[in-house]
Amino acid sequence: MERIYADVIIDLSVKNVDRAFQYRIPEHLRPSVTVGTQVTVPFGKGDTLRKGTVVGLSAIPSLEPEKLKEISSLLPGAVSVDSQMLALAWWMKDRYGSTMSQALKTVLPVKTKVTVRKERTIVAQTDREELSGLLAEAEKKNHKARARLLRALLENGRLPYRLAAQKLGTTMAVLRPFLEKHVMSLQTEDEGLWGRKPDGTGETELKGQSSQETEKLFLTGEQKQAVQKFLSDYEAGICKTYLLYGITGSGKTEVYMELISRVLEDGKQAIVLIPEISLTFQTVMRFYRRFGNRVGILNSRLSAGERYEQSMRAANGDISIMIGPRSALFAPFPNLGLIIIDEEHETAYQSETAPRYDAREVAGVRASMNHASLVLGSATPSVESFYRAGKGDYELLTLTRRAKSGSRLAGVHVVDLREELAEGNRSIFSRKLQELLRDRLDKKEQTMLFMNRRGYSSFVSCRSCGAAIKCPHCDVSLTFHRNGRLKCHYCGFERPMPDRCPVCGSPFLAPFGTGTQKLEEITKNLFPHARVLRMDGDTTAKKGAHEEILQAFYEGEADILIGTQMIVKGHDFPRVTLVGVMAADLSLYTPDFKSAERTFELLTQASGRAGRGALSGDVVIQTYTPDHFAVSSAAEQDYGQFYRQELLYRQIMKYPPAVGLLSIQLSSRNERLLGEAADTVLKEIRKRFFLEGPEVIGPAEQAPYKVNDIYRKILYIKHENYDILLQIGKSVLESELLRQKYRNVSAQYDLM
DNA sequence: AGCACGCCGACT
DNA sequence: GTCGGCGTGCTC
Repeated sequence: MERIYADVIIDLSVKNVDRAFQYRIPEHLRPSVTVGTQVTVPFGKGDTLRKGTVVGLSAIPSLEPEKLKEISSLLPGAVSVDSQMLALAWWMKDRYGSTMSQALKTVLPVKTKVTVRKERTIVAQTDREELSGLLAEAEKKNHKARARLLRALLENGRLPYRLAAQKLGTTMAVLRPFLEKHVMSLQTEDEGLWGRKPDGTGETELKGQSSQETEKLFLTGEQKQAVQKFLSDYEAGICKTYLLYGITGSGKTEVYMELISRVLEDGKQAIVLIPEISLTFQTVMRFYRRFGNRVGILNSRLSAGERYEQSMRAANGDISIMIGPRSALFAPFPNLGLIIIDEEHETAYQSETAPRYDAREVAGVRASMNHASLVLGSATPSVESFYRAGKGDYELLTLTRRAKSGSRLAGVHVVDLREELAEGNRSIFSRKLQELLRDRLDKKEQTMLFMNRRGYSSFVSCRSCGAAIKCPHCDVSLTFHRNGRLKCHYCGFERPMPDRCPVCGSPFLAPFGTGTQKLEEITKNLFPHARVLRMDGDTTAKKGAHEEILQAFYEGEADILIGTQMIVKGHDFPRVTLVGVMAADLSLYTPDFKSAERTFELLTQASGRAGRGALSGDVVIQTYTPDHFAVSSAAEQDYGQFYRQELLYRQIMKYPPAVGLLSIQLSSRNERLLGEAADTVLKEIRKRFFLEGPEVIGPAEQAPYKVNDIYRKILYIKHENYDILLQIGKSVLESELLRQKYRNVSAQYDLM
């Protein structure tokens, strides 16, 4: 029997249409419609044409054939997802409680309207003098193509990509490796080898003297061992998950590349996930140097069209390695052999939008579907991953020594701020930090100061009644900024500083606490001759500002860089020899069970920033709780010690990974309805899952309770059995009450 | 998401 | 009497 009916998921993210609709396949489309095909179909009363995805084919109609409409066309330029990707989407829908349409959107390469491509332009990064120097050199060495390109650049300052190819009498395919080789002096504007404008830092990094030699040809003993372990499994046809635990500088990337090259030999492909913030030019360049144009890059700067193009290159075999953030996981490789997740502990691997998936988990599923291996790498593995390695779910590979001989770990100084105060120092700079900072200024070396908070002061409060000035839309205090305005860091609301307390009318309002802006001011006062740069969410709001600041700092245009999280992640500054963590405790007492883990990661990472180059470094950690194990084990750079204590804590407190934790978040504009719904959900769970005996906590107001005028409540459910928790989560989303009476209350769940 | 059907209030 | 408010229900 001919399968002339298709089950189609309509491209609408609404609960009520989150199911397949059956359509007849017109004769002329029958050869081309398969499972995974994207089509347009008439839908609803007005037969509006909508996009949809075919998720099944059958020979028999599910209802009277007259009622079935016909597929109207194939989506122009659409790709067919193979059935594995489709299965992955079903799995995601099920696991994360999203609609199928949402799941398909994350899995499918989205074809957007054909955008007019921006002209690719090669721009000379160096000045004319250097450029003519390079030209002379090229001519002397008789590098004809290079000389012509340089001459053209010298004439125009910039050169359209296509024109460059023309001038050189070559094609893009030929030009690409050329540019890679000489990219040290060239930059492409808007769109380059890796997408758009490369990261400023990376660019200069490549100008550095030693960049070419740092490429290691030989592996250290440890690296070899790790590779060997993988290979012996691989050759035996065993595919599993590996946790590559390697300290900073131990050369995880070399290991990744070895594994990739083995998989590539078999005609398979590899995906490398990197957190967006550390997706820098130099990382990408290392892969380019090793694998040439078999590498494809995805990043947030790519337009939808460019992203689509990258996906197509993966699908049709132009590339065999895809590097990118979370979303690169869905590169449509036909024969995937390996997935690597670098910095696996990063929270960036959790999606914030539905389906709120965890890339590590989805990677595991995709890998097993493809009989591929998965490698998770980190210097500070997440507690869950290390726990799994301990249980034997993952194979642990360890790198304990730095690959580059000569580079040393930084000296770590923990300063007890209580003692500082007791001894009369009321400054936010401890004496140790001041002393070392002065020393670095004298030596013309650089310093990074890390402050876990934006703004000038954290909030403004009334000295008479003590009330803090809050955001009218969110349940948080407004943050005082140097321009005299108050800003909400949740919704962006802004207002001028009021003259009087809105609660009691007192004119005595005072900023309280310290943020990055205030730190900048204090630093400038304390070290008037130092050149200070600041980088946080405020200074980098506009596009490209991020790179500019890092670039400026890299080039030595400042002595001190002040910033939030973003300065300690993924960037190497060889001339930074001092890192100051102003208040290590700020991340320690956030009310969630991962605060110690985050603090440890942050401190370890910050410590890793000092002394990356030839110079030795120091780290000063200022804290009110020097004895907290997250602080002390970070200071001692002892992951094992941290892990043991943290796991003990989680076991005692019954937190993941010791037990499963389900959180159900309910939100609504209507506070009363939200309260009722939350109580009802609680009762329902108690009743329906009485026998399983889950531990239910809440409902409680989520902090902050109100964001963008939407109130939020949360319930926590603990149980040893993961599947039961998943059942509970799903039963809540599917419950009649939430669909009917509480239809204005939305719900989502998260299972750890 | 859209669109229709439907049952109440103030208008050409 | 009718026009239109948006609550409710359905879409192969």
